[in-house]
Amino acid sequence: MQSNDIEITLSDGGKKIFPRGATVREILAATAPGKNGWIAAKLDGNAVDLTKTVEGNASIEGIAAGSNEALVILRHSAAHIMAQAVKSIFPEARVAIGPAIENGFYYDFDVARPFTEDDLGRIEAKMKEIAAGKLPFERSEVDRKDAIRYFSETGEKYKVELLEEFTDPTVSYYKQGDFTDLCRGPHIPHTGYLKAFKLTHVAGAYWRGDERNAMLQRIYGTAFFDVEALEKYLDFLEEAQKRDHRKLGRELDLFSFSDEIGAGMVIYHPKGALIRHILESFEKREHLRRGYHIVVGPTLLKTELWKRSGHFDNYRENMYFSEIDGQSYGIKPMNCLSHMIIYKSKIRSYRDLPLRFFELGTVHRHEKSGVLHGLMRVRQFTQDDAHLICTPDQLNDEIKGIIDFVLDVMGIFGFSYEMEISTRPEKSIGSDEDWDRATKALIKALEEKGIPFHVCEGDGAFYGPKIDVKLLDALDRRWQCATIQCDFTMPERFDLTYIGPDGGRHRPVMLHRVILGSMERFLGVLIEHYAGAFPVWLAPVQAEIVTVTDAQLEFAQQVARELQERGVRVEVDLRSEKLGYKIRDAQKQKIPYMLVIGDKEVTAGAIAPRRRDGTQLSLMAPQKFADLVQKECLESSKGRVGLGTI
RNA sequence: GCUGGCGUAGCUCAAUGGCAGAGCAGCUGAUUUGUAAUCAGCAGGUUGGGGGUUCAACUCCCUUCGCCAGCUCCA
Repeated sequence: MQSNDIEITLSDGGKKIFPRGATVREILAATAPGKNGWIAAKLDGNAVDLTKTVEGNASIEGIAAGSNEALVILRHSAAHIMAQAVKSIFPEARVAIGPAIENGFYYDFDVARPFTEDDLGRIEAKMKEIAAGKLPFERSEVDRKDAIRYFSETGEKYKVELLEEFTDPTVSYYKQGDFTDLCRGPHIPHTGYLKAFKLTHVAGAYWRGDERNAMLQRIYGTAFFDVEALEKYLDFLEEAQKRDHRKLGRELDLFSFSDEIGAGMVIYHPKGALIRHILESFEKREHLRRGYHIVVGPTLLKTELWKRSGHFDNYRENMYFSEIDGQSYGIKPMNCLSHMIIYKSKIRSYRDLPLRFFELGTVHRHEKSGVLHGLMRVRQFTQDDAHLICTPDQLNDEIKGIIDFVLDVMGIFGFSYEMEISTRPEKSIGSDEDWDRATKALIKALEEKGIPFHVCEGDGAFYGPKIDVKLLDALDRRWQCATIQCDFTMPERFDLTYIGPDGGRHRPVMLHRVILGSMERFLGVLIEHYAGAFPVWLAPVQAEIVTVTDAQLEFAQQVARELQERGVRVEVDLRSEKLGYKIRDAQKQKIPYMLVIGDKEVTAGAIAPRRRDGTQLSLMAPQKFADLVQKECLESSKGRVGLGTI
């Protein structure tokens, strides 16, 4: 029986009858009068164009301009419009793919000459022209074979390559003006919806992300529904640039790099080294109070050992080797080997387990030159690394214990984070059963903790699956810091055993984990997170003493000595500059407190503290100020670090 | 590693084949100042390194080191 009516379920749950073949636009218009802001809709959950005709009973939910889903569609359409502009200016350009991404969109092109900044301006101008033309996005469905023929004739070899891998008999085109693209859609109704956009930069990108393939030219851009949102985003980018840890690292004199020393090697200046020292001693205490043992292993280990662990076969290209007395040695890229050798240094009982070996281990990895990035990607870095060796029964509790540790520490720094599970990669060692057990153990722990996560297939370490914790930095970039890796294979390879209650030898399980990750990367993330204004417990200089005139310098130095005695990290500005000048300087250095001393203070034997946010505290004795700093250190470090405990 | 861009004083940047410069920072002097820049003077360079073209190179070419954006890869 074929009725001419269809029943549409609306987003509010109500049902309404429409003639068969009604368009989504008609349905939405009839149900939500006055709302012209629809740009697409979800038909039974799938995003479709407003021009889609509905042929049967269905549920429909409009996608309104301004929603996140609409933004993705707008940006995807912007990519098409950009491709149209590029094709009109550079007819010989071949188009590859052009999706919406997190903060915008891109499109990849195969062109003889790479795009320049000037080209971006021309393309942008052309896009504005196309937008002004309010060209409709027209969808049509074609036979896949016909599509292959069409794109072959037009020379679009990348589209042909994509089409040849598709299995659907039909595919869809989207056409606006004279530009036709292979696309699933949906799109904005017409190009006029593109009102606020900007092409941001151009860079090379491999076809299909594979470095063996041709290098294409990728143009990145972003788009919003209104100019205000675009400007807000551009301001955000500018603000984020001010927080760049490389810039702040230089301005605050924390660290530097030197071409004379080599790429990817950090030099810590006194203030940067002090922050790192504070972090490291904080970590040592946190580990000791959780039952970890601090251990120290060597930097060079015989290549023979790296062969046994599988690093030589699976990680060699990232390692440095050297020869000593005819013996080949490898510089450690990870700390696990010596920890296992320590485990094996004597017979272990089940009563000894779990054993938790912690090391601030400095490792070297030969990262490709192009990936180096400030403190975030370096070639020598120090991990807050630990290896937990336990019985299979203890595994779940140990993983949960590590997760608690991670959450505790992230809470102190105030980071938000995301968790991921990474599974077996192609290049890996161990049996499928062990991988399965290990992966399940990690998932179970996260589930029991009620922590959401998503799975990254094939992203695990070569010896085991892992939970990765990604911190979000000022640019909304995700940085992998903490990681927890479950490993059944290394204990096997190194024949780690313990004596069970039955008197027999048993195989323990090993967990590799870091909390901050690398001290280098974590410091970089911290700098951007705090925009260089470290909380008092981390600030390398907690207070700068500034005098009104040189006449108070003697008293200033006396105060400095007294505060130093009490563990306050204090400096005196000895320059005979005006007070405002010295305040400005301390402010730019983001020092938490400026202690102003004039004749009034000398007479009172006191100081006038001013916070870096500009608030003025009342006159107080140096001792009282030390108490205040102590209190603030403890508060901001959740009771872990006070004065004098570094 | 790949594609593109870049490398000038401690920092930020000028100088398009013809005398290497400015501001800030530094130093010296004057000033002795009350909450984000006092004034003056001085000094600061093998223009990342090496090679080449040229009468002449910061400038053009080659090479190497390093940096930046992205791709690929990772803490």
